[in-house]
Formats: sequence, structure tokens, C-alpha cells
Amino acid sequence: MGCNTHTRTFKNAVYDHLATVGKALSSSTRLEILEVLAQAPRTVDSIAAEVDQSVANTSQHLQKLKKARLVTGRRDGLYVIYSLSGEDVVELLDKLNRVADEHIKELEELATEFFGERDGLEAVDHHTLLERIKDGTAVLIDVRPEEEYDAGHLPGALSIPVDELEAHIESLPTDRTIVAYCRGPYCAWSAEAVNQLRARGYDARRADVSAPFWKAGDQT
Amino acid sequence: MGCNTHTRTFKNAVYDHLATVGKALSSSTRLEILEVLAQAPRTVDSIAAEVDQSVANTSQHLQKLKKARLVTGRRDGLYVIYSLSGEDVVELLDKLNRVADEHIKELEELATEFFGERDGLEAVDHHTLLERIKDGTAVLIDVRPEEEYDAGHLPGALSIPVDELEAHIESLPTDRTIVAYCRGPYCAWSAEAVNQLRARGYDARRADVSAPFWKAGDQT
DNA sequence: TATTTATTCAACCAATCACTTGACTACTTG
DNA sequence: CAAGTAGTCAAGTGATTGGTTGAATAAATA
Repeated sequence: MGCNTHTRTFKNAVYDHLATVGKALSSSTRLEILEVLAQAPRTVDSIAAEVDQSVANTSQHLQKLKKARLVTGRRDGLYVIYSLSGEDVVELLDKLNRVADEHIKELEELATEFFGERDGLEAVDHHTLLERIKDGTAVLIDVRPEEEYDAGHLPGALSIPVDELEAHIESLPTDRTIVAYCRGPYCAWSAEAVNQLRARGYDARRADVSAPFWKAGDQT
Repeated sequence: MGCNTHTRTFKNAVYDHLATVGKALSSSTRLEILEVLAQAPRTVDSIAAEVDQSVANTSQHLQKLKKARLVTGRRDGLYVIYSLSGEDVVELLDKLNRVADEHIKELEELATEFFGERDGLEAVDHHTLLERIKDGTAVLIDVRPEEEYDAGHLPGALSIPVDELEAHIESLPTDRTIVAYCRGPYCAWSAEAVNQLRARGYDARRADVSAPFWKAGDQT
């Protein structure tokens, strides 16, 4: 209380600005755009295709994200290339994911329903993953599109996009565990990769790791 | 590409759930409610008064926050007491604050405009703060209402709510720096406390620390 | 049981939202 | 300069939002 009368308008202005960021995170389409941008910078056209929306609509969403300062766009000739405006945005998205994951039980239900029994493709956590790669008992594969791998990947990972897995499957060692990861905890590609690998007799697992989030500090 | 057709509906469901959390953060009133709850659990009535909204409206906002699983309410006799549903929610709010603070330049402008020259009341960062308290060159005061102090405070802090500062000012040592903190980086109370203290000849500073966020890990 | 206090629910309104369509601007290449 | 491609802008539509008001519950107390 006390200084409320003085404070009001300043406080409101502050919360309005914070809400601008909140609003940016309030549309599923925008969250999808953000996750795409968390993998690698992209042009408007390509984002639109990725999230299955019209270019105009995508552009408008990008304007909103820009207003909230979560993304920046730079012109490169014919194209405008958007990217997240900082590491901390990845961290924010990561937190949002984790909070939702922790508290919204429907998400877990969805996941087990979609991935089958989640322990059917037992995920491997971050720390044991690193150890297993070091001591050579596991091979880590990044099943995202090549450009996303090129923009940054877990150390020691091989790039094998899902749709090329079939072709490269022979080159993988049969005497080690294959651990696959993709964009995030709900990205289906790693699950698909694991299924393909298992069908061929490999010992395969999903990594319990969000692709761009190795930058975002520790995985608890 | 590839598995989009299969993926679509699952992906949409996931992003819809994430957006539920985003939506919860998209209204300035709700963010204010969350910050209040980050200090201490509270009844609907008292939240409504604190954020200056009708009880009905506040209740509806709380329902939305509950649906997003950011808060929980438990009945205690006549009252329903709401609180944040976990530490991680505090961390999420903290990230939101930091991202906004980092990228939205208008926020800094607002702050300097309101707090006067920000370095006029030079904030003290987390680490030097801890050192100064340990070696006894500084006294830390928590200027939030007593209940919020009671619900949790920085170790070693004294509780002196702003509106009682005048009365207790004599009891503070004149030979040490007084460092004040309150709810968050935009909470005006600590600034006001500093002004009062300086007017009486004290060496006073604001702490660059968000009250409940000592739980939320390190201050970078 | 009737009354009081705290909270929620339901109905409503103006404002905002996500998305569409179609026109407009920016840049590159022929 | 004309033609083509990438992106933005403007106007419009139905759905959702934040807020209001007043009635309906829920629990404590008289």
C-alpha cells in the first residue's frame, strides 16, 4: 500500500511491457515459430512452410515477436532472415517447456499416447548421455534437418536427418547403443528414428534433451 | 517435413498446452497477481486489493492461472488461499523479467525516469551484497510488508516495511551501508526507502535483487 | 435456522485476436 | 526499365479476451 497512488502508472507501464513478452508466448503458432527459430535462423517463407501457415500470417506473427524483442530480422538481399534475439530467449522457452511439462499432466498423457509407452523408448538423460558418449558405449545422432545441425548441435553428434536414416543406417555400428535427439522433448523425429533403428535390430534410445537447449544451461 | 501429416495433430495439441501457459503470462493484471503470489500465499480478497481490481475479476484471472497450473488454491475455512504451484514458476517469472529487462529498452528508460538516475541510487549486485553482509560493512533490510518477509526472505535481512521505516530509522547503524530490497527490480519501495534514508544522512543503496528469486538460482 | 462474509458463476460489452484476402513495397535479375 | 520473387501492410471476419454487474455457493457464526 502506501505509495500505490504514485506507483500505479509506472507499475502499469512496467507490467504492460512484461505482458508484451507474455503475449508473444500466448499463441501456439508463435510458440511453434519460436521453436523453429531456436534451431536456426530462417527466412519468412521457410518459417511459414515449416509451421504450415500463410506467409502473410507468419509475417504478422513475426512482427509481434519483434515488438516483444524476442526475434530480430535482418535483410539479406531478397530475403529477410529472422532469428531469436539472444540466448536468454532460448532459456525462456526452455523454462516455459519445463513448467508446462512439470505441471500439466495432460502433456505427459499426450506424450505416452503418442510415443507409445514412453519407457518403451526409454529416454536417456543428459548426464549419463555425456558419459556414454565419452566411454564409447553410445553413438549420438542428430536427426534434425542438416541446416539445423549446421547451426549448432550437441558435441560429438553425427548429423543423420530422419528422412535419410534409411539410407545411412548401414554405416552405424551394431555393437553400440544409438542415441537420437531432435528439436525438443515433443519432437517426434527422434522417436521415429528409434523405431526404425529398432526394427533393424539396433539398440536405440531417445535422448531426453532439447536440441538447442544445451546452451540453456543444465538439464535438471 | 516427412512426418508432418502424422505429427500435425499431436504437435498442435502440445503447442496448445504450452500456449495455455503463455496465455497465463499475457495479461498485465495476471502478471501482477503472479508477482504478488511470488511473495507469499494470499486470499482472493487480499490479492484483489493488492492489484486494485474487483474481486470477481481477480477470481476469474485466478481461474485462468489455475487452468495453466501456475497457481493452486486450497480452501481454509471461509477463505481460499492461492499460491504459486512451485519453485519453477518463480523461475519462469524471473526469466520473463530478465528477458524483458535485457531486450526492451523502454523498460530501462521507464526505470531511470522513475527512479531518477538509476546510478543515483546505485544498485548493489547479488554477490558483492552477500560479501558486504558477511564482513559486516552493510546491513540488509527487507522493506516489504511483514507477511511477505515472514513467508521467506534473504538470509540476514531485517524486516522493516517501508511505511514503518520512519519509526525504526533510529535503530539503524550510521556507520554502515544500508542496503534495501523489495519485491522485484521494478518495485518502488526500496527506492523510496533509500531516499528516506539518504535524507537522514545514511549511506543507503538498493539491492539489485528480486525478493523471491533467491530461490530461483543464481543472479547473473 | 437465518445472516454474514468470501468466492465463484453467468451474462454481457467493447476491445483485441488470429487468420484471410488482396494490394503494396523492396530487392534482384534479365 | 520490366518482370519476378520475398515480405509487409491494410481491411475485414468470427472468435476470444478483460472487464463489468448481479446472482449463486460455500463456510462460519449468531
